[in-house]
Amino acid sequence: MFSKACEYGIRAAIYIGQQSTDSGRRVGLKDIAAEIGSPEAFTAKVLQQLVREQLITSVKGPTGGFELTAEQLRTVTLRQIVVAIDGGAMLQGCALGLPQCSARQPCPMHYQFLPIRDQLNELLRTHTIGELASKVHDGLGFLKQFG
Amino acid sequence: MFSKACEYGIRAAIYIGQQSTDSGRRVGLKDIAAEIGSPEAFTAKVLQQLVREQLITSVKGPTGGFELTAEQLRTVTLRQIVVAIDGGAMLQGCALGLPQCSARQPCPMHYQFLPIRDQLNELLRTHTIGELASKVHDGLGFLKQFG
DNA sequence: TTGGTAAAGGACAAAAATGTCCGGTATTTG
DNA sequence: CAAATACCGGACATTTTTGTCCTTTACCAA
Ligand code: FES
Ligand code: FES
Repeated sequence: MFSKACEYGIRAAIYIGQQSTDSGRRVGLKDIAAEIGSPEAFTAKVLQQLVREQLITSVKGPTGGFELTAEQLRTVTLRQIVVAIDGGAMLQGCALGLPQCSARQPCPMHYQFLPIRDQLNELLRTHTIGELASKVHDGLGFLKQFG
Repeated sequence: MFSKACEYGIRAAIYIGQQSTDSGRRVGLKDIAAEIGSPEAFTAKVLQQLVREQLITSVKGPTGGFELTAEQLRTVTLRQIVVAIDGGAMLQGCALGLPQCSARQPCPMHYQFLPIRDQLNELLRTHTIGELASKVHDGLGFLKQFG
C-alpha cells in the first residue's frame, strides 16, 4: 500500500503526537525508533522530510527532539504525510498503471476502482494526527506489536 | 497500488483474453507489449509466472503464443493474478506496516481501513479476466492510452 | 526430417527503495 | 566560553524492483 518510508513516517508522527499531547515533552530519534519498531537512521531521513514540510517540528540540542504543536496536532492529516513522502500517485493514479487515470480513456477497472480510491482519499483526508494519537493514548491503537 | 510487474501482468492477461474471445487466435509477446505499452522482455518474465500458475496458457513454436482457454476466461480473477505476482501483502497487510494486521493489537487506522481493504479484495475477487476483456472489446475500457 | 519460429530460462544491467555512517550545525547547560 | 546533546545533511552500502540480452527448448510446417 504505502512505502516503508511512508509507514515509518506515519507511525512516527503519531507517536510524536501522542507524547506531545500526553506530556508535552519532546521525543528523540532513538526513542521514536524504539517505540515504533523502525530503523533509526532511516527514520531520521523520513522525519527530516516531514520537518521541511512543516508537518512536524524539531528542536536541536539538549532537551531537543521532535514535537507537534497544538496546531499541527489539530490540522495535520494523514493525507498530508502520505503526499509528502509517497507523492500523489497512489491517490490519483490508475489501478492498472495507465499514464493517466481519466474517464476519457479509462482502463477496464476504472469505474469500479474509483469509489474505493475515493474512500481511501477521504479516509486519509479526515483523520488528523492528533486524533490518531489520542487513540493510541487510550490503548485503542498500537504503533508496534509485542510478543 | 500494484507493482509494475503486476500492472503489466493484468493488462497483458486482459489483452490476451480479449484476443482469445474475439478471434480465438494466440498473440505473441511483441504484439502484447505493443498493445499494452510495456517493455517486451520484462513482460515476458511476468507472463512466465502466470503460465506457471496456470492463469494463462502458452504454446511454443510457429502459430504459438499466449492464449486463455474458455475455462480460464470464465474463472481466472484479477485477484489470482495479483496474488501470483505481488503476493498477499497488500490484500491482507496492515496499512501502517505493522507485522500483523489483527484486532488483537490493531494500528490506529485498523477499523477505518478494514472496510476499504475488504472492498478492494471483493473487487478483485469478483472480476474475471473474461469480463474485463469483453469490456475492452466493446470499447468501454482501454489497456493503453493514445495521443 | 529439417528449418524456422516463439516461448522458457539464465545471466546480467540499471534504477529505485531501503538502510547506514559520519562530520557539521544549532542549542542548552554548567 | 566550553562541553555535551540531538537534529541536519551528504555520502555511501545493500536490497529489491525493473529492465535487457542471449542461449536453449519445444513446436509447427513444409
Ligand atoms: S483509468 Fe485506470 S483507474 Fe482510472
Ligand atoms: S492493524 Fe493496521 S490495518 Fe489492521
